[in-house]
Amino acid sequence: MSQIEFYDTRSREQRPFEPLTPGKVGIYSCGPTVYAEQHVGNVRSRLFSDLLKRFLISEGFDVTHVINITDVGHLVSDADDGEDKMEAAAKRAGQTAGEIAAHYTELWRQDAAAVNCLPPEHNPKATDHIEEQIELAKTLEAGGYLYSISDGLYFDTSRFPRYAELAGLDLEGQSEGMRIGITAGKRNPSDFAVWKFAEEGVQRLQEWDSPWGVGFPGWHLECSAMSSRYLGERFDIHTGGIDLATVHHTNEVAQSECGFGVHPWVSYWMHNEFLSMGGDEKMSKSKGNVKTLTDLIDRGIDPLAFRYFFLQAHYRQQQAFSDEAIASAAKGFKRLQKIAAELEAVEGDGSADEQGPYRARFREALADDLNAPRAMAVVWDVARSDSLADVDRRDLMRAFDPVLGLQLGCASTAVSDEWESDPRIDGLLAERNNAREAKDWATADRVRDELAAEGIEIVDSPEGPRWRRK
RNA sequence: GGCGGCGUAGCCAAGUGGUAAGGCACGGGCCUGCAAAGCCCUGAUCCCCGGUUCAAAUCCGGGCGCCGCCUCCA
Repeated sequence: MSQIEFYDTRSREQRPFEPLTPGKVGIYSCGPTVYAEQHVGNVRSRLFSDLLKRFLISEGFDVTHVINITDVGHLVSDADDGEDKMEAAAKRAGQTAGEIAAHYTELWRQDAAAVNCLPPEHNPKATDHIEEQIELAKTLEAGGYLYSISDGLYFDTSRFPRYAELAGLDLEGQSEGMRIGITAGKRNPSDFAVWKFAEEGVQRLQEWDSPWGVGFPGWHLECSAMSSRYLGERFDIHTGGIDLATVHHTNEVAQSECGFGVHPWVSYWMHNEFLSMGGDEKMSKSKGNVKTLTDLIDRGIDPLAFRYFFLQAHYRQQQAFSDEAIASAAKGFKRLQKIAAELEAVEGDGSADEQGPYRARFREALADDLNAPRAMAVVWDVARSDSLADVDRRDLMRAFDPVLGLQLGCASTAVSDEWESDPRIDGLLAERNNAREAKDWATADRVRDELAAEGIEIVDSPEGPRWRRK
């Protein structure tokens, strides 16, 4: 049995996975900033952390998964100088930041549920952990890592020698280049706000008292504070989108390692690559491109088909998203589901010897840095095998599904809901059938064409004709 | 300017030294009154050039193209 290996961004290599505590794994995943609806790219990140969790559970680990909800402090733009995303969204909608956060948090949870993600053990909100964040800032201040300028309390990144380590940054090269617009008073371009002061005379929707006056926490602080609260001052795996590595995660490391006095703070950094929209096809509603999971659902695509789509590519590879790609995934998923559902009807006991090689190949693919596409190839081998007994195929599908999360073999999602009935259409169908029996092909085909024009597909079968909407 | 990644059949994609997984589409076949649905079969020498090697999609060098990050971003 080969060992589990994961690619770690910090060490830039794939390494055997060894948890800090045998049998247990702590995972912290950077969650959504709840100021807007999440798009399919966000869903990919969510699916990635879920696949990781499901695989580790299948390996027998006791997994604690934490996903944070960012509901304050995430600025719109400009290093540490822009508007708070939550404040901006609230203003636009004429609601409180809390209402905005609650609304989009709920949508995010619905998306996750729709693609069958296991709920996290903890789902903390930044605004519920202001105390912990202030405590951490106090510790950092006592350690001499912070300095205060007009608009906030900043972390002096020159005090942390390993600052550039996680993302392999070349700080000098960066500052010589494109980087412009340094906040006045910052000692180093890479310094970041730990606590922001409320502007004089400006009433924010979200602000709190602190030893440094009224204000709000910097974006990065919440992840350091909340991860330690739920997973301890060191933990096993931290996940997020690849874009977060350079700034957000780099700053988290600085705060945590300096504040907690640990190294390495996180054993494995795992980052998922982006979904690409292909060439000049920017993702935007005005162009009619699909953008959110809801858009997909509105087009009649099963949200689980998006999960299937996700599983077709490796998480560290950019994946091209297009109408054609998601449509082909939906078709493949439907076929697979149908095969699995039919296998559920098989009775009897399988053979461990027969199943062994397939289970091993499946597991090894995932143990190799979560190579889902390779695992899916094994699934299809089983689905289309004519050398395996049906009982064994059934058992294998049942064994694979808890890791894949595709709800294979779940009849209700597969075929049982497929056929519809409606008095008018059923009547037309009967009319066509009568014409067929009379060999009046012209009439029969006319009825079929009429229904097709309504988007209705007739499927003839030994039990008689049935229909469904395309 | 710096950092990172990618370029494999029409599309989505595995594969990092021994001679190209899987899915979708197309085409062909079975079925059908004809179709549809379903089932079966079928396709690539891996962006270009040069090098290393008995052997390279896989290693090295040089190009070309594309993408991400460095400012919020999954």
